[in-house]
Amino acid sequence: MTLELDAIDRRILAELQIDATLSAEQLSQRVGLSRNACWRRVRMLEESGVIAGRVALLDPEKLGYGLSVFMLIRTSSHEPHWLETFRGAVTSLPEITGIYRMSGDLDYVLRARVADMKAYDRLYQRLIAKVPLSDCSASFVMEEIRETTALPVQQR
Amino acid sequence: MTLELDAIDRRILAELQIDATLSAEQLSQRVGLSRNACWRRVRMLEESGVIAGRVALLDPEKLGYGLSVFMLIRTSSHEPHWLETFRGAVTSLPEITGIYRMSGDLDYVLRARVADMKAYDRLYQRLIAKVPLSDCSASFVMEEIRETTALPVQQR
DNA sequence: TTTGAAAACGAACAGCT
DNA sequence: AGCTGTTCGTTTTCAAA
Repeated sequence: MTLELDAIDRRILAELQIDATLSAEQLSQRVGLSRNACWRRVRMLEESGVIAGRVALLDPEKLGYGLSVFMLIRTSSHEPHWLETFRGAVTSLPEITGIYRMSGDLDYVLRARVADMKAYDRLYQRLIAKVPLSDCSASFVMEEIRETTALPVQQR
Repeated sequence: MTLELDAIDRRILAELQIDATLSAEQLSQRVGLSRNACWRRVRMLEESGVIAGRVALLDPEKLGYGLSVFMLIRTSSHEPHWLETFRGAVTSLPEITGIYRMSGDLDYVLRARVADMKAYDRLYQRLIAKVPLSDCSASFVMEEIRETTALPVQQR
């Protein structure tokens, strides 16, 4: 299942990753194609699943989620029961926007968004009430230098 | 500048965070409002910047970015020159989709997307060629249990 | 001032050349 | 692939509450 995407497809993807509201007309001008040809390519990219969806991105500051946290978790217990409980606990908390099972000596990485330190502490308390964590270290994001959903589709 | 968003605004945001292609008609049915009233709210949310934009999300697997990596960086040198070089280096690499300056003993966290281990190594080599890293540990994502751009706007 | 209906406009989609 | 027509969504206007 190797997809063959040419330079124009990649150009289209690059544009839509930045602004998905572009009309077929606008898009066609940017990539140098007729409106219809362009529209058909977009449709193909959607149907093949390369474009997984279109979402609205919200401003975290304006909604009271100005503090971003990474939680690095090491677990002593690797029994199935603990794992299940852990999964149930983390997935039940919507402030946790990223949940990753890792290789190496780290077991899980969590990414959470909260209002402030106090809100973080509440989240942490709710989490450890649901599942015991033997080793969890939190790091707070001081500055988001980059945060993008865009993949490098146009790579030179 | 405190924004007052009522339950319907939040319902709208919740829907658009999942699917930004919903028409005003569809949206209005889901949130229980007339088409126009709904449309006016969306417009207000856009103008106030609560809705920061609409983007297409692509399938990383289908584009050859199946491996996700977190790089945890500690730096010995905190001189302005090193910092500047570091920023230039990381921001020049588009595979690095997240760049965060942290509090605590971690200095930076990077999130990158690559094809495989070999591609990771190439990225790493390119990075350290641009800026010396005294302490950088990489952790690879084995499983993305959750990865969402959606903020919990509807909280209970 | 806010809400709903409806007209006008523009974009999306399908069929045909 | 391009052209064209029909359908559908968006945006504006207007009238009523």
